[in-house]
Amino acid sequence: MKQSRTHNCGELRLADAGKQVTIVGWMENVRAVGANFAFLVLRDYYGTTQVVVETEEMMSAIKGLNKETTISVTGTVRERESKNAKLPTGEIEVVPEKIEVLGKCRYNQLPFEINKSKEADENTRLKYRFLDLRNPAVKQNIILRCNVVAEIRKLMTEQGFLEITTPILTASSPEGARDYLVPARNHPGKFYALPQAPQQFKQLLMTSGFDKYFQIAPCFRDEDARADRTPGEFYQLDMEMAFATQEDVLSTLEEVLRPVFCKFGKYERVSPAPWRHISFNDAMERYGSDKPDLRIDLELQDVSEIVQGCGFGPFEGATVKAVVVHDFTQARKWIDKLLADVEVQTSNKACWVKVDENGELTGGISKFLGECKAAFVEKLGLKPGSFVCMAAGKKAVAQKTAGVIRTMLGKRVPGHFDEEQYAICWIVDFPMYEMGEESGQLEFCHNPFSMPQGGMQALLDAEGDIEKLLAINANQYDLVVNGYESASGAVRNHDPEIMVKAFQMVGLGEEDVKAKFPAMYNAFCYGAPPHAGAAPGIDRIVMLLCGEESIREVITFPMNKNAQDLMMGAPTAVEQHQLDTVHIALAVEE
RNA sequence: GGCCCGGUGGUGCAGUCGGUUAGCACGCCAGCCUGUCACGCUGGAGGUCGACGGUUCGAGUCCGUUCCGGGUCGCCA
Repeated sequence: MKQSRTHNCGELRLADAGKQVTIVGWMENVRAVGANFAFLVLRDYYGTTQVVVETEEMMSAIKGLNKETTISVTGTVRERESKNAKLPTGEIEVVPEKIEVLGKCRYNQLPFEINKSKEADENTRLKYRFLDLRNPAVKQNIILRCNVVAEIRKLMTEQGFLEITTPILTASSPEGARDYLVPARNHPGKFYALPQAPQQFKQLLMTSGFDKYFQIAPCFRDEDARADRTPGEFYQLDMEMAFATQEDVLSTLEEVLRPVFCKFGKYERVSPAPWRHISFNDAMERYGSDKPDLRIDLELQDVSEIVQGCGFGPFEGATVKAVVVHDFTQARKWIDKLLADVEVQTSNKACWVKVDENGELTGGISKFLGECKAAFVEKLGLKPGSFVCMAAGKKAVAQKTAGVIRTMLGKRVPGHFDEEQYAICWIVDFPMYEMGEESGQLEFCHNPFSMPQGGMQALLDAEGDIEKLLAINANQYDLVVNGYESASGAVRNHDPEIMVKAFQMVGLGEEDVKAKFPAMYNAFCYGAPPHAGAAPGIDRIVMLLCGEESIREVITFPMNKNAQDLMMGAPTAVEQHQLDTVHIALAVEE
């Protein structure tokens, strides 16, 4: 069979002049110059090539064809009379002898212009994702994602990791996010669940003696979306190592992820490894977040004690966190906007005060700070032109609110945000337990799989003492890149007795452990290796590499915020007989 | 579920204090142009301003309700 093409649209150069070629692709544009003369831009995956139409016969061949029609052009490569240095193929053009239509575009008006699709309404883009992806700028993110995944596979494999796939249809997990359920046809009333993560499977693999496991794993969680969180499904580099310590995992990931950031990142600068460790408590204290953006040079300061008794109601008995910016020149309107935005994002109010040219506190809540002014100024190192923004409340609330203030001030006041880099750190020593907001009871802070620091002895020492229990840290760690949680992991609790004891602290017991994690509990009773692992988020890392602010830009066929696939129409109603087959009766109100 | 922002020809946006024919760019159609490359020039078509209700002599603009989208809080072991 004859070749459908001899070259692609990105490869012809001056050296090819004189060659007889066939190229195929989409008609990106036609620029007519005069009645029987036109330039046709042909685009395929590899690039664009100019076809010059200069005969009546060829003009009639393209007459009436809409843009985005696919065609085949056979002709001769010729040196251009006027070259375009901006294009890789800008020195040549193809003079056609034959133009064949392969797939007509039936519409002369597209939902959006291909090369400007990123500016179009997102609904429209998602509905016509196949057109959106024709835009090289959109396609590029997906290509980058493929290359990143290939590189990760290569680096993991080189370090001796085996890629092992784990079940997609599995059992519902009692903890964590909402599950996606799949009715079991042969077991009326019972359901499979899609895995929220291969967590238990990978730990079982460790007990099976696979020393180093990884997987580019799809994970399914039925939770609401965010800009950096796609609804429904996402991908993780799930990995686990037997007989390993926390440091083993961290250094392994540094050897995989740092090269990836260096090779594929939008920014040249990548934090050198080993990456800085910041304890959870330090992160909350200094940055007001367990995922601080270290590109911002501001830090939180504590003024709780200084402002006690100053007469400003919200400060009484509260933790008060301050963020200071010197040489502040923004107007009152700007400050109001800042406070409003903080409130929108945190549901908490912020307050402020400025230092005028005479060194006096002015504006905001300055009138309340009369008596404690000296200590306030000294503690914060204030000088004329300083601006202080504060958040008050329970410790965690004040910290989190001030953390948002820090980020906003850092990004909005010039000179505090060194954007073009990957600032990477490990957040370590997460607390094992926390007090539940609603329940008022002790709860697991992150997940119950982590080994408490100090093991069994730490639990025994703290038993019955809430303060001591809250002070126990887990061998748990997060990777944070530019303010995004990019991986989460832990040294696992592989000891059934310690597991039961850890559960007892939150009012559960052996039966609960067995009920919730039967396979794991059982497996750990047959000689389990100590093991540790982590799970970097592929989508989020690619998003960072691309410099995108929406995770949907790095997913080939993303759902919208409401977990709908506008292109496929999912989710859809199904036929009654399908429901009958899986023993489902609907209880939906019309 | 709460809160914030938005919805104006196919696309992106402007629209002042409520005022007369809703404006601009791109795209589309027609014509002109033999070296364009974000081609250019001339002309044209294309809008019940998300929906419904209200205030008013008069509503894209003000008010209420609602729908849709994005962001965010809750949620995300």
